[in-house]
Amino acid sequence: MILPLHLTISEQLRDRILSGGYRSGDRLPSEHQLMAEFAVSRITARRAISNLTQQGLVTVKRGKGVFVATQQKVTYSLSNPMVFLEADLDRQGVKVGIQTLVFEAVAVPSEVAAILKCSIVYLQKKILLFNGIPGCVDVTYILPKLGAAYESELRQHMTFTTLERHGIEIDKIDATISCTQADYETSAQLEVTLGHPLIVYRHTAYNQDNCAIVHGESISRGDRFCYSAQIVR
Amino acid sequence: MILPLHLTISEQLRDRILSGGYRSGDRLPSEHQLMAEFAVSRITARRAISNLTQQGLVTVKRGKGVFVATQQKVTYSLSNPMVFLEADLDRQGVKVGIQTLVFEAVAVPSEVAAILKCSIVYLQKKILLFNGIPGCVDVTYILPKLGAAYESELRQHMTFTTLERHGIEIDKIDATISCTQADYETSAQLEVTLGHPLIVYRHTAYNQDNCAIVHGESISRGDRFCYSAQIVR
DNA sequence: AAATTAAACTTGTTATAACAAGTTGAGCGA
DNA sequence: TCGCTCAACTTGTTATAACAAGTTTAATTT
Repeated sequence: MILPLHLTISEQLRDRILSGGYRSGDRLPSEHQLMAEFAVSRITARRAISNLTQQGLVTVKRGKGVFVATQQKVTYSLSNPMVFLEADLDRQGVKVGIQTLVFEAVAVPSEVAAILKCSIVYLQKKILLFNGIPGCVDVTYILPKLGAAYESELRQHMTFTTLERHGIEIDKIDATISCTQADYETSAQLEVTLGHPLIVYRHTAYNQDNCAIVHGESISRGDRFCYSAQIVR
Repeated sequence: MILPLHLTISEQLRDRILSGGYRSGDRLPSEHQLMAEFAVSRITARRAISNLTQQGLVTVKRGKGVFVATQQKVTYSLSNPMVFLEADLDRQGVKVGIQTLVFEAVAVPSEVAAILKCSIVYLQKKILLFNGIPGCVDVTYILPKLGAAYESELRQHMTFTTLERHGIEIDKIDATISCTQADYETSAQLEVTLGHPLIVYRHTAYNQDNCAIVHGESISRGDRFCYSAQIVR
């Protein structure tokens, strides 16, 4: 089985990373050094680096070099109050900041109409900062009564933290978790490369009357976050 | 804000795809046609295509062309019997096939030792085929007593289907869901490109005595599968 | 000594070129 | 008609080349 040059090189570099030859945060050889070491053209050396980037093993910084990526994920726990809270992340040593991009009443989009039985809803788009670094883009639709009542608080805190604080109890959440790849807009917001893996948490929250009150989608950096759940019979 | 050529081209093609100009399964212009249409070199045209590939919008087939990817994901439901079963997928029109690569007793690996209180465990590696197409790589560690007793059945059916059929009830599952990118080996097994997004379901199952009996990791194609759960207070 | 400048790095973009290899269909021959 | 071959497509790999644009360091100037 013969492999293309770029793959044999990237596999070799991969071995060095996984075996500990290059450690987390270390700089890899520069393109020129790789060209010399493996006697290949720059295009091939760059392709090898690109292969590693795509596997999430390294990150590239223009003008500086190629560095071994550090893994270690922050966990969103779904079981606690059914959604993650600031306090939950604080325990993992993470301070959450919220940067609200949009908060406005809008006509309910067609995808959401079947879920939230309303013609007008509040739409909030926000970026979550974790220790100051953007890690999640969140789009939430919320019933107009709630959105209007708690706007100032919703702008600065997590949706469910705010609702719980005002005695609005969530009884059930329908959730799906999937993954996707960053498009240009999202890649700019999360400061990642195009195609960066993202983990998507799409949820609908219901109150005690089984009435949907919140529907949203949280898109987080896949290299930094994961979801945990405890499922009991 | 000026963008590199390859990005302006890929964004333009992206618009055509999302707006329905090119529909699911359609062939995009060939590299030569893109070179002519946008008056760029082949390397730039290829980079534009690569941008779309990384966003999961198109798939490339050598010798044939570039085609708009079809989305539509199969859902693993976590709430039913806490793990997905063949019957569950059958309802979605998917026939599951199992191709066992490894089934053997091994010394318990260090990562698993803290979970399964055993020195020897059965290790099963399998590829799950969905309507004949590989979609998931699964690595499962199972208590030796269970592995030995049900080997022939475990080789051909889902782990939990087999256990349930023999009256072994799962009381609790600790699960985490994360995403990652295909390395070379996985990309070959799942027939995807290097770096393809993957969704990882890592779980530990406990019986009525709160004793861990199964620990495993399912790595599925992120473009084809998602997980759903219903979380109730 | 401090500030500025320039040189020497780094990665990013883009062009031209050639050959390899998978796919398809037209045309030829049996 | 059937089957084969070959030409004309397609994408994949690799080299050479040039310039752009961040980053760092050393030299120069103030």
